[in-house]
Amino acid sequence: MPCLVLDDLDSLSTYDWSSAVHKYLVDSLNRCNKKLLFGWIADSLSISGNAVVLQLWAYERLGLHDDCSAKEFSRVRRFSSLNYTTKKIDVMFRIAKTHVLHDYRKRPVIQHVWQLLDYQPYFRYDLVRLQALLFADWVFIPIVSDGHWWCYALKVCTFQFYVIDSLANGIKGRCRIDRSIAQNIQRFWGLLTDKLEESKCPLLVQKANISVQPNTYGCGVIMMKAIEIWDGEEKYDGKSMPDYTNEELAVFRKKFVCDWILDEDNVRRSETLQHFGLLVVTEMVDRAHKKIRASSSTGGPRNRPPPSPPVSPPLTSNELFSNDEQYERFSTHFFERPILQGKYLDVEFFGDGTFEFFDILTKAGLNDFVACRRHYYPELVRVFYSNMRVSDSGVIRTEVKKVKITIKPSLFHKLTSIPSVGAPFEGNVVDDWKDQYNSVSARQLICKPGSNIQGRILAGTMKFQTRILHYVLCRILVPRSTNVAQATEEDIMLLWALMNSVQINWGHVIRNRMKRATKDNAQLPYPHLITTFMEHFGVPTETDPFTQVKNKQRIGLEVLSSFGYHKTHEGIWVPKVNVGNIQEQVGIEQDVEVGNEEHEVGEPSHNPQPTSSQTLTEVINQIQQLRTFVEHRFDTIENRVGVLHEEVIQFRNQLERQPPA
DNA sequence: AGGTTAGCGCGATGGCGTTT
DNA sequence: AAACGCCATCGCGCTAACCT
Repeated sequence: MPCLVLDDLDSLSTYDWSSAVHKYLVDSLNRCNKKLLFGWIADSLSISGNAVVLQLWAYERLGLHDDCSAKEFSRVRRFSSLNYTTKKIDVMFRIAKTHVLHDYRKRPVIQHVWQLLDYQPYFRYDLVRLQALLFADWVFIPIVSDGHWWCYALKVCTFQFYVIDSLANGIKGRCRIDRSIAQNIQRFWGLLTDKLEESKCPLLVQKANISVQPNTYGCGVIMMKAIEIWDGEEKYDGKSMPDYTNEELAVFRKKFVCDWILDEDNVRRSETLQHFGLLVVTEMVDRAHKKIRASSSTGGPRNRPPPSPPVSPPLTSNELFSNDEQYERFSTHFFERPILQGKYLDVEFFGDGTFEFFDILTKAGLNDFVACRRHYYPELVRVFYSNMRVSDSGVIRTEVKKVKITIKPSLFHKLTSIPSVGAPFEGNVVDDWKDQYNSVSARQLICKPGSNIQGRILAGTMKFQTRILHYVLCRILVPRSTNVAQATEEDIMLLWALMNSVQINWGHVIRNRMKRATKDNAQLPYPHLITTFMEHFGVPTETDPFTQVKNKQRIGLEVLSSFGYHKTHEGIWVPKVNVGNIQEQVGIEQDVEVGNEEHEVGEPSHNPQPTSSQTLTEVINQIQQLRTFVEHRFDTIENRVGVLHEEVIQFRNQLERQPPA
């Protein structure tokens, strides 16, 4: 696969994959054919490309079956999730007239064009703001390549661009890097000043007039020193930097290391000082230290030069909070508080009408909420919760960046589309349900027949559809960070209510969950909802770091697969048959019940380990026995599937013969 | 009763050596 | 150089024992 295709990830879905797969496979077959014709093949040959497509094509086009409805070719059955028909494959092969892999070097390069927002994550909002760059005298850009450090300097007022390299011409190919950096800086500045069109003329890279480093390893220190003192003026014997000796550079190096260790933002400062016996830790020191950290950032490497003179006062306390009390509460209780990243339901996958649980969610009016996928602003989520109060009547009051936020239940409903009528459930049986609800019948409703419903209900004992519903419940609707594979009493009640169409005030449930999260050390749920709220109230977020929605947040096929289920080619979800168990069942005639949901996967198998006394012959004999056995079992399974299939067809025919009631 | 944690299994991923 | 296969590693989910 030519990598250029991957340059534009957003457009991957529009790429002509069918042609690509087809072309690749045909090329591979042609290569093999050539080898066969010329007699280059000694004993075996291998093809590359999509073997499944080849098999499907061969199966259908080479007449390996007699009739379209009886697709029982054993290998094809293994790929039961594929939806295939003769017609589709024909079309796929016919429309692939042109291919796109022919000469990818001739295709135009599609690259993501960076916008101002894309640069945002590289600037720590509490250290430097994008707009602040415009008012700087100099902007320094350090760079390392092939183990060599140098930097670039931009004089903001005159827009002059310099390269400061202690190795005269630098590493091999530096000119190319110079051009590339200049081009990028020019575009970035164009975006920053909103004059992208005017920034088209190339930015000239001037070489700073500095001496060559006196050794082979001083580049980093000289670069750091340049960032500290360099201003372009050639005031040191006609050069813009002094000539440093090895001894001077060694002193600088020590000074830098000391500054970094002693920096107030160094999270390991106390640890390091203690290690060298230089610190007596007191609670006050710790606390003062924590507060300073709180005002600054949430970890990660710092990308500014070491401070000397002393650091400027922290910025965030003034911007995020309107008074000391808010700041105090935040720094004591919410600083670095973990955020509970929710999941979202893949509606395309589940919304095909074959999932009962999805219909239940739809009926409850929750499918918009469970499908919601949004970014969030970690620091602002913490501030939101830090200042949040929820009144008895369900009004959320908080303040972020001095913007007051009041969310009444009606507005909550309007912004989130979460149903807000029904019982105000808070973890206990609601009075209205008392006559209908009892724990035993609710547990029976949730669990597979015959399973133990006493005590804890584990995920594995739940019915398939209920289990997905529970997964959605404790990861999206009422998310928690641990124990997600066990149903609590609260879960059982909510599942019961959902499955019996009992109306629940989900707005109330979610507000209650948010309220509970304000207690110490609890993870903060629903971060994406906070984004919606802040948007509505116009909280400025342009300069705040935010998260991207990740693939692993999606609830889709992988989740069902992790449950140990797979889809038959009839479209039914069944537990996977555990091949590892077969070994344990030697000598026991036990039927494999494919398609029976109540069939439980057995205990993990214990593979027989050959002892040192066993001879090689014994081991080989055992392997042969095992092979014969596995082959036999596979045959049995194939036969049984065949019989079952016959029965299903007979049953279907019978049903069709009977007139509808 | 419910939260926490260790251990296990499974599947995805990527590195690396071999083959073509 | 591309393709392939093996294998170590990692993350996630499930279970059961332990803890509060």
